Amino acid sequence: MTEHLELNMDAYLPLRDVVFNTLREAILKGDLVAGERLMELQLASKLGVSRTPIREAIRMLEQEGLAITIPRKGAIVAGMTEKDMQDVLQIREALEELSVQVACDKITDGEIEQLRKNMKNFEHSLKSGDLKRMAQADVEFHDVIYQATDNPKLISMLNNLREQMYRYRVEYLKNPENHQQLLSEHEAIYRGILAKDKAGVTDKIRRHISNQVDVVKHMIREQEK
Amino acid sequence: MTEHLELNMDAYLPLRDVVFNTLREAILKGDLVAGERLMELQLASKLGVSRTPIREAIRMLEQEGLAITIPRKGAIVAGMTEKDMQDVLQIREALEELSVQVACDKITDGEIEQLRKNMKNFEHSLKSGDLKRMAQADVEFHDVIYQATDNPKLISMLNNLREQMYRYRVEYLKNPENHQQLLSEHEAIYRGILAKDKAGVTDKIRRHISNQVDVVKHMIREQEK
DNA sequence: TATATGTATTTTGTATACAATGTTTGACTC
DNA sequence: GAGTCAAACATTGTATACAAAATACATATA
Repeated sequence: MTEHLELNMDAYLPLRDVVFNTLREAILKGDLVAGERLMELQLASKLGVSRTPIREAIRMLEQEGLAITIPRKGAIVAGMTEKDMQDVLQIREALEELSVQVACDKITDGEIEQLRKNMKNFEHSLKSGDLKRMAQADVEFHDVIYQATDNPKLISMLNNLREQMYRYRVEYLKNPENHQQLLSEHEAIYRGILAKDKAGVTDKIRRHISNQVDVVKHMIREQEK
Repeated sequence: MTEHLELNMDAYLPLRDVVFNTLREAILKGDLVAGERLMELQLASKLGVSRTPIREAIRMLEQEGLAITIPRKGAIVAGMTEKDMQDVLQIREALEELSVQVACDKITDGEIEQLRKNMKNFEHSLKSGDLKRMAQADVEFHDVIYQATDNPKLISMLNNLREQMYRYRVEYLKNPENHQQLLSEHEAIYRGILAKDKAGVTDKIRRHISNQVDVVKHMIREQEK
């Protein structure tokens, strides 16, 4: 029998996915601002591909709510009003509550240990001053909880909802005044899950999200000036 | 000034949307079964269009979780295992609870009246024996609640989650034994919203969904034989 | 000046062509 | 007969061509 060398030749990604990821990130980070037109030919030449993968990527963005296309007029980057953000956070609150409740039931010892590690890592990242690292560490903390739900659909929905406000999260982290609060919220959530205290942890996560509502509201108002 | 005649020339829909809707319905109704390949050329000739709109529609289906594509191999209809269905219903329960709670706060008198009408209409539809009409009336009842949330994102998510189990809903309605229970559940939900009794109506909707979990589980087991 | 109107340009919608990869089949070897 | 290989075929990936609609712009007209 021939030896099977797994060289992982998975370097290949269809161009549509490359384009999709590129545009997605650009939108979430705010490099492409709301209302901006997504013109196929222009994007195609900028990214060095033909219109076909661009069009397919736009269809995907559309489905995720990141772009809006008007037939025969073209696509634009979807905007997020304060109302939109409130709506998203309302949904997120419900699903985050669900996820911690399920996590209380299903989380494994290994995952609890991982949660503790990621909480510590987030704490360290705050001292580093590296915004990207903070955001990443924050994501990783919450991800452990998501993963513990063992519900892939829920995980992807939560990730999606969270990414929708990436730019505001980063802004939030810029202000060191917020760090202590974030940390203690994470700790409270961790302790709640450790104790499998569903009611308590539900309350903690609700506050964690509701704080974000306030922050995001404030930022949107600033931005709209 | 010239009179403005709104002739509503909106008859036009891009082919990609026509294809998307067609395939989507076919999948949700079970006409296209899980695992079935979605071959571009074949679909194109069957629907009388070129590959381009087919490909774009597949990208959209993919994003909704209704199709899975493996690069350079093609797309297949996504399957739903019992686990998948449980996962979806877990999410749906959380969001349905959210929606009735918000509805208790925000619902208008007009919407309450509409809810009553749609409840009655559902009752009548049960006597008609017309499955499609029943399913439609059921949808319309719940839609009033969704609309009352005034959260478009939530509405579209709930509609999407609901549609994912369309085929099972229809099966469920086929059995007249279930009719009385459905009706009394609807009535309980209606009364709860009328009384703005959040806790009560949350409990009702939870049971309404959890009944579906049982039914769907049972059906999937039947089907897998 | 303000408003039509006609034409050129841009942009999207759809179809098709070509390239690259995957799959099948059948001859060939052992 | 099982396994290998290569050629033929099928299918997806990407680019391009052509059609149709929207837009921009210049001109004419009141």
